[in-house]
Amino acid sequence: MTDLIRSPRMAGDLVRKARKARGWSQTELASRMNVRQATVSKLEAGEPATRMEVFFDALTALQLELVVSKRGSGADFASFF
Amino acid sequence: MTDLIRSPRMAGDLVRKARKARGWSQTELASRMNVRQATVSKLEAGEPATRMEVFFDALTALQLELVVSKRGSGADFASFF
DNA sequence: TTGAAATATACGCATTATCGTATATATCCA
DNA sequence: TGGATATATACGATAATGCGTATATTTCAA
Repeated sequence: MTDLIRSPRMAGDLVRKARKARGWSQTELASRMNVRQATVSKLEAGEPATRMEVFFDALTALQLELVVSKRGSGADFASFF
Repeated sequence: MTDLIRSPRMAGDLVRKARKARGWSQTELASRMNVRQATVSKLEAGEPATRMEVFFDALTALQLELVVSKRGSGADFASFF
């Protein structure tokens, strides 16, 4: 398992996994992001039209960041969740 | 310089840098993403309300992907552009 | 199994992206 | 410096977000 993201769907899965790893409910994460629980729900569902801002606010709340990598570089980073 | 992303603004900068590294115009990238040149322009400008889908379509066209990292993990990957 | 907590949806509203089509600017090279 | 290429903006139309407020549903533990 790697924490590699290539689509809104994968982004949603990652957010959900990280949120649960912290024992937070969607409501808890939503309040830290200053958005509604419903917004977190859609983000995690991988809604493609989600605003980038929402995604990055989630990463910030979860203390995560993204590193760009060449696709297929084989750089398989193991999950830290 | 690291290719680390924490916001729509940084995402836009990254896309622009990667696009230029390939010698593509916004129009060229846009056609590969099936969006308008104006959409690429806004994405690169860091418009926070840009759809996540647009961002990921750009990464795909640019053959890039994202790796999640703990913020401040000091994992400073050098830019490959 | 039951009941609470968590998550998915819903409705009206305001806002804004993106589209299609165009054009004003800005950038860069011959 | 002139011209071509590239990028930023514009306008009306359409569509979908996220908000506030609520409520179905699903999940899970006592």
